[in-house]
This record gives sequence, C-alpha cells and structure tokens, in this order.
Amino acid sequence: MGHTHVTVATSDEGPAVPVTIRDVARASGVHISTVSRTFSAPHLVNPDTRIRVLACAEDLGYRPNRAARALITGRTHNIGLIIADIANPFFPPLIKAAESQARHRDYHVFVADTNEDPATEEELVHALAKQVDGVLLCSPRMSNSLIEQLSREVPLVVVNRQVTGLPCVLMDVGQGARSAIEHLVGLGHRGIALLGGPRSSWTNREMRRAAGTAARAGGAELTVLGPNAPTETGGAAVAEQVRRSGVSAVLAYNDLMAIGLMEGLDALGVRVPQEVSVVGVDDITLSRLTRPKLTTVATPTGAAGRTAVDMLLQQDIESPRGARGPGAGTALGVRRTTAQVMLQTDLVIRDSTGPGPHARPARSLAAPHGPDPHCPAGPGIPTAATGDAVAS
Amino acid sequence: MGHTHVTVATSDEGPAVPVTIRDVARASGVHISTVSRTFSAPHLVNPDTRIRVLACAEDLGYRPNRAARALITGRTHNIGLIIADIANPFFPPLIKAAESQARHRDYHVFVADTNEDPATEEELVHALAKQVDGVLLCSPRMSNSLIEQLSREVPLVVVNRQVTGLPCVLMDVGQGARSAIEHLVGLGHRGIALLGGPRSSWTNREMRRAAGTAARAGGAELTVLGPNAPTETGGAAVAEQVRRSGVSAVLAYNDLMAIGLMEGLDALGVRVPQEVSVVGVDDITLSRLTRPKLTTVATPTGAAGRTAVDMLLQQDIESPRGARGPGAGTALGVRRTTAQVMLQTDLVIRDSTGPGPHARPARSLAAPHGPDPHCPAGPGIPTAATGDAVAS
DNA sequence: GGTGATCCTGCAAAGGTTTGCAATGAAGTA
DNA sequence: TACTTCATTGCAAACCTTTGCAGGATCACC
Repeated sequence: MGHTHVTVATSDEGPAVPVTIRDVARASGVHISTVSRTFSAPHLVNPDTRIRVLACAEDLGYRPNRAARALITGRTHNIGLIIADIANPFFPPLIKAAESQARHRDYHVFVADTNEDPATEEELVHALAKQVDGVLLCSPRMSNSLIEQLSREVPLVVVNRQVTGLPCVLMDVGQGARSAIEHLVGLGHRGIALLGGPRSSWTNREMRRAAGTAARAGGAELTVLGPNAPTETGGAAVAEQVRRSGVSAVLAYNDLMAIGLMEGLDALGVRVPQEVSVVGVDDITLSRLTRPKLTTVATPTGAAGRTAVDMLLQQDIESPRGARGPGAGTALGVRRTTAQVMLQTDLVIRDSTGPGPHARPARSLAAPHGPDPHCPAGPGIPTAATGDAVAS
Repeated sequence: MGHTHVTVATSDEGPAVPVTIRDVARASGVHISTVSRTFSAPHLVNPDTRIRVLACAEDLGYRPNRAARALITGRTHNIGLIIADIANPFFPPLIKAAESQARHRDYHVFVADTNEDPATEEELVHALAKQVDGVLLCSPRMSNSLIEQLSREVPLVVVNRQVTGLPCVLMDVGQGARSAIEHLVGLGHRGIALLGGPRSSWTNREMRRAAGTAARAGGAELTVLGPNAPTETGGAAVAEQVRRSGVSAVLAYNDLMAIGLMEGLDALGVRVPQEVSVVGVDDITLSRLTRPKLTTVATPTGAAGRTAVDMLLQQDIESPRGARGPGAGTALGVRRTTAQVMLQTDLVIRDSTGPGPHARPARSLAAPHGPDPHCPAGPGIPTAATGDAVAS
C-alpha cells in the first residue's frame, strides 16, 4: 500500500536482561526483603543500607515489576477508562482530566475504545479487570444488568448512565434539553425535532423525556427522529428527513450530529438559522469553529473525569481487593458506599439558533441566557453574510 | 462546583470473592494443572474432563488472572500506545486502526496521553514496560538517545520519528512539504512562511528541511516562524506575526495550527485565500468543515497504526521476553530486525489556497494535482461569497 | 504375554514481589 | 547485671498461573 522499506537492519542489542529484586539484593549484599522494603517501606530500613541498595538498583537499572507486586498486594495502581469512541471530541477533555487527576494520586490510566460496540465493551472490562484497580465506564452501551454483573468483577464507576447501586457521574442533560427547548420556544419555534442518538444511551432517554415535557409545557410539538449514529455522518444523514418533517428547529443528541446536520442542510440549500435553528449538546471545541457557530448545551466533561476518578479511588481505598487474609475467609461483607453525582449543564447561545415562524416582533424574547460566556474574546470573526443573525 | 449529590446508598454486595484456578480444580475434582491446560492447551486434556472443568469454571465465574499468567509466560497480550495528545484529532484514527489490528491478533491496546511532555512520556514507558509486550511511541518528544535506552527495557516501535536501530513508521512529510511548497510556488507565491511545530518533533525538522529546499528550488523565500504549540491556539497566536511578515502563503505544521491561523487571520481582517493562502498537514476531518475548506497534506494515519502494530508483534513473537531459560543463561544475543517503513502522503487541494501576487494569468498553473480525491461528493456546500476561489 | 506407543493427568518448580514473624544486636532502664 | 525496648534484617510463605517431567492407564501389535 504505497510504502517503501527504507532500511532493514539487524542488531544484537538484546531486549535487555530483566533485572530483578534478587539481582539488587546480591549486588548490595542484603536479603531481597530488604530491597523490597527499600522501595515500598523505606522507613523500615537503615539509612546507610538504603542508600547502598538504591545505588545498586540505580546501577543495575532495576525497576520494580508492577505485575508481580500487583499479584500479591492486589493493587495495580492502574485504572481503566473505557470510552465509546475516542474520535468523538467530547471524550478527550474527559480523558485528560481523568488522567491528570489519577496522576496526582499516583495512578496510571489505560484508555480503551469500544467503537460503540457493547460486546467489545464487555470484553474490555474482562480484559482490564485483573490489570487495574477499577474501571471508569464512559457512556456505556451495555445493559444495566450486565453492568451490575460486571461490577462484581471489578470496581466500576459509570459516567453518563444511571445504574442503581453503582457510583455514577451524570450530567444534567435533562436540564440541558429543557433549557434548549425553552430557548427555541422563546424564539417562536413550535415544531421542533429531536435527533436521537444511540438507542442504548442513557443520555438519549433523558433528553427525550425532558425535551418532551418541556415542549408540551411550551405548547410546541416535538418530533423524535432516530435513533442515529452519534456522529457527523449520522447527523448529515437525517437532513433530508428534517426538511420533510417541516420543523423549524432541531435539538441534536450531540454537537457532532448537529454539525453534520448543518452540513447536510446546507447541501440541501436550507439555511441555518434562517429556515431551521439547530442546537447541539456538549460544546466541543469544534462547535465554535463552524459557520454559523453552534448554539449548544455545554457539558462539564473535565469535571466529570475528575469526579469519576475521585469516586473510584475513594471506593477503592477502603476495600483492598483480593483480601481474604487469614481469618477473614468467609465473612466478607464489605459495605461500599455508592454516591451518584449530577453535574450541571449550561446552554451556550451562539449563531445557529434564530427566530422561528411564531416569533413575536419584540426583542425581549431572544437570548434568555445572555451572551455566550465561553467566548469572551468579543464578536469573533466577522463572517460572510450568512450567520450572525441571532434575533437582534 | 455546582454538582448535586442525588443518592448516597450503601450495599453489601462485596466486590466478589476472587475465584482462582484452584477453586475450579477443587470443584471439578482435578489438579490445578489440568484446569490450566483446559484453558491454555485444550488439546492436551480429555474431552470429558474438559467440559466438566469448563462447566465448573463457568459456574464459579472463573477468569484467568492475566497478571499471574504474564508473570510466568512473559507475555501479557497487551500493547501500549503512547500518544502526545489525544485531543489532537490526528491521533484517534491511528489509535482506532491500531486497536483493530491488535484485536485481530488477540491483543489489547492501552492508550496513554503524555500532554506533549517528555518527562511524562518516559514515566509512562516505565509504567507500561512490565505490563505490556511492547509499546508504540507516537510522535515522541523525548530525545533519540533516551528512546534507544528505553528500548532496552521494552520492545518499542516508533511512529513519526526516525531512530536508528529501532523499527520506525514514518510518514513522508518531506515529500508532503515539498508538494505543498511547489503547489504554492505554482500559484505564484514567492514569500512563504513555515509555521513550525514543537522543537523536538522529527516531523517538524523534516518539513523544515524539505520546505527549505523546495522553496529555494522554486525561487521563493521561506520564513520559519516558531516553534509553536501544535494546536489551534498555537496557530491563532502567530496570526499577527504572519501578517507583519508580509508573506502571501503559509505552510503550517499541522491542520490544527492552520485552522487556528485562519481564525486568527480572519479576526485581523485578513482574507484567506485572497490575501494569504494556508496549507495544513494531516487532513483531519475538521479540515473539511472549515470555511474555506483547508488545503492540506493528507497523512495515512490508519495505515501507520496498523503497520506499527504489525511491526511490534512481528518483532515480539520471535523473542519470548524474559527468556533466560535453563542453558541460555548467558548467551542471549537475540538478533532482532529493525525495519523502517515510510508511508506516502498526498496533497489535497481545497479552498484555502489561491493565486499569489506573482500568479501568471494562465490557468495552467493551478491545481497541479487535480481536484480533491477525498471529497468525491461533488462541490459540497455552496458557501457564502468568501471561499471557493481556487484559481479557476 | 511382552513391548512400545499414546493419551491423560498429577507433581512441583518457577516467576518477582510483599509481609508476618522471628532473630539479632544495640541501646536504655532498673 | 538482668531485663526491656527498639531498630534492623533475614526467613519463608503466599499471590496465581504455566510447564517440563514422570507416572499410570489403555491400547495395538507382534
């Protein structure tokens, strides 16, 4: 496939002799247990010996074997992070926040991508189970019952899904959807479509429920279109359907779909926001770069990542896994506390929403939430004559 | 921070008694070695016993402990993937391709993000070393010598960096930069800026070298601006500098910077491509969504991920790590072959490049590579009057 | 019936580390 | 001096699995 071999060399730089605690012990003339303690309980070993051992270790290039350590302590100091789709820009901020938080607690994070596939998801939990101290399940696509079952194999914290009995970090997308619908109703829209996401998404159900209620309360009619793939392509694919449905506003499952939809509408010659208003969810970086800039419900992804790690570690610390020490053989009824945290969302009004067919002439209706707090840099780029018509 | 505790419940669903091979052995009335063989060498055990053991295992919910297995076999069936910045859309396709390829070979991939920080990078290699069979180092920021040193701790394959003696997967950014410069020169640009990326990036050096040569050959002057952070922000930050420098075209280290630069120029009232042409590198999805659409050098990220995994596994398979079996004690001079693969890049011409101040009137100069092969859907969206002016 | 081959299974060591317990020696106390 | 206390270190078991070796049974064949 169009690649060229530049070099094929061979060397005999062997992959290094693995140097163990035993080698260090021999070199420094102490017992292996002393070496072990030098690393895991330094205060128990004589300062002189300690520096000698450390010197030898340094010399030999010794690194503790975490796997072996984990085998006996039951703690790997790793946590797993299972993600529906790394390519979705929603996740990287969450991942980064989780990693940074974990690092502060001397933990490492292993990320794995499931391609939105429930089976892969389950497989990954199994694969990770014995190699990490706990797993963060982000926007899972598995069934709740399966998640509960898996949680008996390895401590779990669930993000973007409510599972009773398990610690969860949720984003208040219900509130977000409500704000979005109220915003649209306030702009004079009465026919609104909801672009659904994956069927098995908790977020999807929450949004649908809240949007339905809010629409009813506002005297608008809500058409649900979906489920769809939560991607740009998924959004573009329903553009035609949106046009036919005759709605004047759309709330999409996420920004990616919203952006795809805008592309699709554009291709059909439907102008946003003049003919159709579009609202997304997530406030990914990209939503500030499209023309028109996307009105969207901002979700606190960084906070979610941090919180989830905290909850996992907290739950983890009290119960040293694999603990069936002498005596405790039978009576292990470890009580664990499961908190569920709900994080706020915020409607960010930009340029993809405008007055609808039922707009009243006054200006009092527009922008009930004030200007975009996330774009303090001013009016940004004076684009071509298309966008920027936010009811003013 | 604006979050609400919804529930705090406690349950005594203990985190499950860890069930080992021994439990299964007891339950099915055989020796542990038979259980072990049932899983790792089924053909060696009597079909009857096998099904009995499997039934018991299923019953008890037994899962082999991969850490323990790794301890003795020396193979974890995991590979590590170290990435400079997950938030850079360049990487997800690479990650996905690597994961998929690894899965086919019955391997799992653990991804870790370094935040573009060399120290974190080194730390992660150490952390992963004993938990994976090999590591893919993508766009490393460490020094070559450190990489070589680390490669003695764990098998390494390097992506986007040339390290002699190590297997590398490279993208021909030299060729890419050359094509880009030739394209710009062909359009009549004589003052061209190169927006540099991170100082320690091999890609950065390669581009600089090739772009310099190509510019000289084309009678153009190349101004190097940088180093810069390889992000949107990094690109936006040099907009002012670009304007002052008086160049009529810019080749950016990557798409993110190119897009940031376009934003920045737009904010300064500089029109793209009428006043300044912009070329990126990577061809991330986003580059098709900006207005104007970005002309860019497409890099084969998927192929890179697949190739890298293949090379790692191939190198891995021949040398069963930690092999100092009886007899081989001293003489381990495992020869390993280190291939270096170079993958092609392609210039994708879109709307962010246009004729420069020295453009000849004829049309023969423009688009030496033909129209965008990646956008077969036709002319796309008829944007506002700004973009679309590609020398035709 | 003896010989050898084949199939299945058990035994035990090994892999690198942690950790409770015991042993040593020195210092402190009565 | 005898006794206690403390700091430091060694010993060996344990964690869970794999695997070379050997033993036992079964079978075919001469």
